[in-house]
Amino acid sequence: MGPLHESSSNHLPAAVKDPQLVWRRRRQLADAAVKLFIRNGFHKTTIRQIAAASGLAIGTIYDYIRTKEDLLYLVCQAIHQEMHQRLASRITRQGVGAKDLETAIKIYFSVCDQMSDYILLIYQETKSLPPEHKRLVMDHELEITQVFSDLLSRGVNDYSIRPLAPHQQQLMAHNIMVLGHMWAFRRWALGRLFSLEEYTRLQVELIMGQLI
Amino acid sequence: MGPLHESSSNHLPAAVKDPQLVWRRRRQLADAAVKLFIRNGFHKTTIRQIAAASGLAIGTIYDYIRTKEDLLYLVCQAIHQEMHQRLASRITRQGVGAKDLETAIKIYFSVCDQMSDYILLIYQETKSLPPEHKRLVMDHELEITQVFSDLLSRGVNDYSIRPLAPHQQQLMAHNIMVLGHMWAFRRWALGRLFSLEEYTRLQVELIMGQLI
DNA sequence: ATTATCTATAGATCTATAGATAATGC
DNA sequence: ATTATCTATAGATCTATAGATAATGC
Repeated sequence: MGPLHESSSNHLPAAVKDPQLVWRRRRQLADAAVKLFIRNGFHKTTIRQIAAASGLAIGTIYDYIRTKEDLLYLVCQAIHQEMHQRLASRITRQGVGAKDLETAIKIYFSVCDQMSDYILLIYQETKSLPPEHKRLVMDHELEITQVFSDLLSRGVNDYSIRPLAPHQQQLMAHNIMVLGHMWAFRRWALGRLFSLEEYTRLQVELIMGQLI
Repeated sequence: MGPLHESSSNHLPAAVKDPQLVWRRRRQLADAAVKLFIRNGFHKTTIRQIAAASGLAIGTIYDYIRTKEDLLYLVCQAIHQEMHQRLASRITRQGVGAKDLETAIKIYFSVCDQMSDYILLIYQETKSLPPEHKRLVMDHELEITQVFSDLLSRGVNDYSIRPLAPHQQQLMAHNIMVLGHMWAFRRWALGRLFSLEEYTRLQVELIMGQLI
């Protein structure tokens, strides 16, 4: 087909015109690719395998992406989006700040548990993205971190959380993020010591202890 | 040359007999490989590049390893060894438990700072090791974690740290490990907020607050 | 005519090995 | 004779593209 045009979504050019079709095919590709990337890693996964798993021909794939790295970016994007959505859709912002934060952490840890393979993939393969796309993935990571930062603000404002300097607040938000990821990337050790419930209870206890 | 014999060190067979030579050449290979792996990633680094950087011919390399993955294992081993040694050689076990732990954490964070490229490499490429070697890398990770677990024990025994259930103690040790790594793998965000010194001060404050 | 899809393959690698060569010690 | 090292390459891939084919709408 013709050259790729800087038209459409996902920060990626496509040769196909119909935006809805682009969207559908890219989801189809990402769904097939993510499974293969998780099982075999990005570099050991071939375009042929992705073609077979997605049901699209090799040539067709290259009407929707320019390079294999573009496909990795689609996958990272989909993971962060799913992660963000599962978190945002389940947290509450009604009650006492400290309590809402505690609930949010519990929900977040359970999402990390369910999505641990995906989290691992992000940790392992983000480095293979071209710089601009790596940057966009980091931006999305910060957006999720901001969810916790906002909850901390609310708690400080309604006095259910002790006063925090802006730096302290940001650090706490990052710590919460990483303690969730930790359950994913250190499961080989933590899984022998704790169930998800025990892990969550202990970590929430430690975190809330720092905030009250 | 002939086949490889299950003789020597590093859990890896070599075709060369002289154990001292094996040791020297493998160090030479690991030193060359680690730089390339950090810069270009494991999969994008070729044996040819490692040959050029190490000064050994391609054929010679294969008298010291069986596969490229063996080389990755040598690199991971060297990193953990360096890490463990830098930590163990600088911590003290003389004074009050809580104070020794605090000092150890500060030393550990500074080692994480100096070795962040190496820590990142372990996070990103351990997955490419064959299962037995992956297991050995995890074992070494646990050995370092044990350093903190031991320091916690000492502090609990001399009453400078509050009583901790065994599970709590192990979790704290893992948390300390991960908060150090976090400075490496989240530097892109944390480095904009904190210097290493500020980061260390705030995290030590939070951790010690949980222990007293 | 235009859009989307497919088949076939060019062109570029890359790992690991075979077998020759050089160096060392009996 | 044995040990260590080197050169040259077999054999196996893999990504991305060129150009043909099928489907859709004027």
